[in-house]
Amino acid sequence: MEKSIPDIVVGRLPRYLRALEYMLRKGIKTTSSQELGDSIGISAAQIRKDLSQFGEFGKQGTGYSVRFLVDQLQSILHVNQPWDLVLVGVGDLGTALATYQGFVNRGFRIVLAFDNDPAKTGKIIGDVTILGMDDIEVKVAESGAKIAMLTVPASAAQEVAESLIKGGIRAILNYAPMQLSLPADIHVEYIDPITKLQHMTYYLD
Amino acid sequence: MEKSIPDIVVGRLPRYLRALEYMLRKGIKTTSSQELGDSIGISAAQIRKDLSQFGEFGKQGTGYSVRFLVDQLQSILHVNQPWDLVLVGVGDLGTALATYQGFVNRGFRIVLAFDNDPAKTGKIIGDVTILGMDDIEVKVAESGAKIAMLTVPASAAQEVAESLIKGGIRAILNYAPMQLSLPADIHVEYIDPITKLQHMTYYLD
DNA sequence: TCTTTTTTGTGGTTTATTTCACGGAGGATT
DNA sequence: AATCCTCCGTGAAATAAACCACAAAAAAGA
Repeated sequence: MEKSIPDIVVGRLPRYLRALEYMLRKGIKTTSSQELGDSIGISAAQIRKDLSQFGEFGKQGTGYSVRFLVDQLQSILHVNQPWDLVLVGVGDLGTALATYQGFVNRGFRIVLAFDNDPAKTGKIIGDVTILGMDDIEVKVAESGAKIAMLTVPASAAQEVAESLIKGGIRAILNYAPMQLSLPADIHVEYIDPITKLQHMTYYLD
Repeated sequence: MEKSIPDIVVGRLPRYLRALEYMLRKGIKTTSSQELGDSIGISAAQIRKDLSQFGEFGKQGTGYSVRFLVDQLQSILHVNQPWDLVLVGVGDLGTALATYQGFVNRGFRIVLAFDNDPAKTGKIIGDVTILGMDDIEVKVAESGAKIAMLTVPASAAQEVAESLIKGGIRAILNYAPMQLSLPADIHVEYIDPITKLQHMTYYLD
């Protein structure tokens, strides 16, 4: 029986990957846990311990091959394949996300966009046509997408999330400022700038 | 000597506050650690322990007065006063943030917006006129703002952040997909959807 | 009034996470 | 080829976080 990896460790891997991809673009061939740690503010021991959960990727005396470690982390995180995204809610924020090039550059492609405003349906945003919310479950199921981004008002988020799950969505990136109550096997991450700002104001006078 | 509160505890307070403000709008007068915890997926014991770091806010047998606890948490987080924000980078995302009503409703007001694109300067976005990046330090210092939101390309983020700090900014909400290297007394929070998506794809096939 | 129920705040315990520190492998230097 | 230096992987130790369980307070009910 393999031991499961702590979620907090998994959460650091994308940060390692981001820093390593930056090094790759810079042409840096090799790095050490010390150097990588310095660049992202994490201790070298922590990085070595985290990576050792998945295998032995480094070489004593030399460090890590940047390209090799990028490949390994992409594989571990399952981002060595493209992922389809569903976007629900095409307000200002949804529009910004739909046109953001950062997703497609990193292997995430929006394949469906929904909004319940009839004035918006039919319009094209980014690469997709905005659809109405009718039969959203069926449309999502047909697309085969497993990940959704939710940029609807808080009042609608729970209901929409439940529809998405019926359509086969298994992970939700929730921009609505509210906690979703969903089955344990659905993975939810939250992005709420107010929460982050309030965290910081604690430390300000 | 007073013991300092763990940052992880501080980070949960805005979540408690958000749930409690929701209860307040619903007209709920009283709640318990159990009920609050159920609504946001945190154990009752954890909530009681966290709150006890700051005082005794509840009553045995009854629970917590929602209004009182909201007031207390707002005071602890210093959000019982309005905060001025500086926005740097008025692309799609910056525009979405500038027009988002959620900030002002929660006591955060954008008072300055900057962009280095001459085509944008002079235009009005939300309640403010977009300024060029010249003399950004001076303009920020004159505004007195202590918090900035950074929605510039990753390649510009470090340099801009340093300018902001020279202008008196002490907390930065960074939307650029890169780690900032700044003095320890500057508080930085990160919002990067790619990182969150990659965290979730680990758990997907 | 007396008993039962609810629910807090907290000391103590358990579990999780981070850090330490060292053996040893590999490369560089002389 | 001998020595020095770097830096990984990891068991052990230290620290941090979460959870448990209970006395006591308050309200509700009998």
